[in-house]
Amino acid sequence: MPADRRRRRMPQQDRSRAMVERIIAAGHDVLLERGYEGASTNRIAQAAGISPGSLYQYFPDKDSIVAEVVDRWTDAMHARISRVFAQALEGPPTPLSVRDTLLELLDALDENPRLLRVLIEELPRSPDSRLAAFERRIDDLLAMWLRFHLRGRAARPVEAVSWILVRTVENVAVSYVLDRPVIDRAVVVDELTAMVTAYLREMTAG
Amino acid sequence: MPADRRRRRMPQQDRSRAMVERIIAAGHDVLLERGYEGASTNRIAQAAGISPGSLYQYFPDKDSIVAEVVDRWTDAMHARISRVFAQALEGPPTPLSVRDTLLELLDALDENPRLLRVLIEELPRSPDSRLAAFERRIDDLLAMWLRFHLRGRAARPVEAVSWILVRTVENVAVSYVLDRPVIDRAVVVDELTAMVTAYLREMTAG
Amino acid sequence: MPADRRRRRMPQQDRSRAMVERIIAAGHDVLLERGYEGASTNRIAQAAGISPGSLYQYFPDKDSIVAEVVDRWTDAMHARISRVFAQALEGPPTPLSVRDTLLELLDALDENPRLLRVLIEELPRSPDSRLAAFERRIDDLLAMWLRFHLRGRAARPVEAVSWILVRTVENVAVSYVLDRPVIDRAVVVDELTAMVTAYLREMTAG
Amino acid sequence: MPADRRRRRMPQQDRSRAMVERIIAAGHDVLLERGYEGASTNRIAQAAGISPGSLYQYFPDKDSIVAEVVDRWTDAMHARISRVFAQALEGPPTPLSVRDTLLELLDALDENPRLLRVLIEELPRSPDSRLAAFERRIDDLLAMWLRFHLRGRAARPVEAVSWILVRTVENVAVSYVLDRPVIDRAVVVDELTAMVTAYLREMTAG
DNA sequence: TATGAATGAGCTTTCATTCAT
DNA sequence: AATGAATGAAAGCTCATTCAT
Repeated sequence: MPADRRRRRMPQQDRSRAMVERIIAAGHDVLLERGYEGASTNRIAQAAGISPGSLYQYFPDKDSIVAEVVDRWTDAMHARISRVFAQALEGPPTPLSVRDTLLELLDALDENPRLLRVLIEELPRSPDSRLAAFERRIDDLLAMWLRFHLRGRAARPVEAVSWILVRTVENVAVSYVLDRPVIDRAVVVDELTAMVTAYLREMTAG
Repeated sequence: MPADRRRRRMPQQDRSRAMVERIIAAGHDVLLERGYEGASTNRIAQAAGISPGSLYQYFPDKDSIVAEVVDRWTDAMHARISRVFAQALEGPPTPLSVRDTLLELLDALDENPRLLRVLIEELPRSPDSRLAAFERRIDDLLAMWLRFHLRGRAARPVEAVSWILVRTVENVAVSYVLDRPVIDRAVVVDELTAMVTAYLREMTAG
Repeated sequence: MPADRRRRRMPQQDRSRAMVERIIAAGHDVLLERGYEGASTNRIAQAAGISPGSLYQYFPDKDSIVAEVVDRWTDAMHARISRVFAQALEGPPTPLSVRDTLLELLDALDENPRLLRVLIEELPRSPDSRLAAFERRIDDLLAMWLRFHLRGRAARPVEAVSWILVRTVENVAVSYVLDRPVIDRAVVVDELTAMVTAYLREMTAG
Repeated sequence: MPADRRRRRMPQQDRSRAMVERIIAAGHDVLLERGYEGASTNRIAQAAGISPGSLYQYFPDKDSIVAEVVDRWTDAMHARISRVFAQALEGPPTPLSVRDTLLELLDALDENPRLLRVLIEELPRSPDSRLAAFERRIDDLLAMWLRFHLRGRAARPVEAVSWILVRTVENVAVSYVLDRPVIDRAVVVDELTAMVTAYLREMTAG
């Protein structure tokens, strides 16, 4: 009877939630170990310790699992990035604060390059993908930051500026992690900082 | 006799060449219509009006066909871009010339957005892919341009600057074409121009 | 409830076992009717009344099915042969007991000449094939028999003798069944008996 | 014109003959290097330096090429074996002459074990195959030998005896070359000699 | 709810053979 | 006689998804 109670302890929703998490974790692992091509539903189910049929109780199809894995990653990334933005919000935008932000981003991306590679190189993207949604969230974050610091003095459309800056920094950082060019990490950060700073200066000056 | 000559005109290499072209064209079409996932060798063969077996007389495997389609696209892109660079080489780097270059790039990418989407979003990339090779070709082009214009005055590592600028502009332009943000095209070009110009100015000043 | 129990009786292992048997039987049939070349996995699946995909749930590849068919045959053969050896062990080796053994072997091989033909003529053999393993099992059987009857008096290496005798008798018997020479069956048995007997006599005498 | 004459020197039949030989040689090489599975007509044509289409001018299908390769091998084997028989015909059948014959056979088979393996293990045999025809030729040879030496005294059916002896010795010798058992070569020859000799003695005595 | 056996269309690739030139 | 491009059926095998239990 205590066994029964314990089993019933976790209500339906929680059980379901836990199951979803387990599947996502399994998807993450399989994606990491075998890439997108090798990530078959059967393999994910096996990694999750459930039957392939059960998978479809929680996810409508394979891609929705992958999407959820991407979401977890973007959530973690967003948390890190917004923390940096929060810090940056405290002082004025200086080359140093820009540099810190970039460094943090690079560190974040470099934490799991293998997953990053799968996410960026192997996953079929699409405008309504989770990755695109993530970019938009960062757009908002940066727009907020810009509005906060350039309040009134912004001679330029903040949305467009954010949009451009996000895609700029994102691709430079991702490419650096994945393509490993023969350029020193510090140099990349320096140059990117220089470019962004020059642009921001121009914005307030203009 | 002229008929004979004309018929014999395409004896071997030309016939073979024509076949290769037909297959690439078919690959291009199928890629466009059914995406990478749907681009099966049988489908490409059918689109080319040949048998699946014939395909393998001209290409060793499926990916080599796709790679060739990509190569065609990158070659065309490279031709356009290098033409702009050649023009830009004639005068000093001004906001106007930067702007023209960006405009041309955007136009080039915008010419076949559906193919661009397949190439960027669906194709499995990798550091040794044709797309990556293309980026490196543009790196070289830009590095040359920078060396030409900043000769002596460059306070910064030209290779790193090229690498960053290429990835910056590429992603901004591609994202603009594929994600169609609610930002005016002119604004994107303006801002990108501003950023790049500010950075270049900084380079010579620093 | 008995119905339920009966239905549940074959829960997993038994169902699986039955499926394996069905596939092996289908493999056997297809092998018989279409030969090794015509025994495609799709054909075997169809003969088993299942889908090609199901086949691979029970067998890793085509050859493993064929191997299993061979194993069934060799197991049956081994059972018959070892039964004869057991009988022969009871008395001393006489021309009559040798003759009985040979007759039994010939009968066994002659039971399914079509399958024998496929196994011997069409299957790609190799030193590590099931057929080779079977021969080695008979080697052991005969060596045991020889050691039992010639204990002490064997002037010859028992292993080598077994090895030679097995290959001798095997090929003569198989060739007789498959090539159907215009020689009377009794004559073949007589001569083979004579040869083996003479050799055995020589052994103890030598 | 001398050129013309030279070209015409080799009449049609000879040219054709030479072509056939070239194809057979190519078939032999490909069989050796890639096995029966890998011996595609295209590969044989390429090895012969001709087009696949030309192959079919000289051979009706793939198997006829293979059959011809087998024939060449059996012809060479037959030549060697009949030479030994001719020598043996000079004196009476002694253990020594039997032994010599067996040794020669083993040597002959051991000369090209890789080809032997392909011929024996990979080729689909059949009662009307060239290998079977070869065996019959050896049957005749041995029958002749037996008739010569046992003339009058043969208490046994010579055809049956030949048939059995040929299949016995063939399989023992082939198995020894291909399976490489851990038995000394001399021991195998000794035992086989003993068996055959005992049998032959029995024949004349009986 | 969970299972996992079953599905079957579809994949890439090969190859004996043909036939227009 | 010779070519070699072209064929197209067929192979072994995978995998997202379903469904009877």
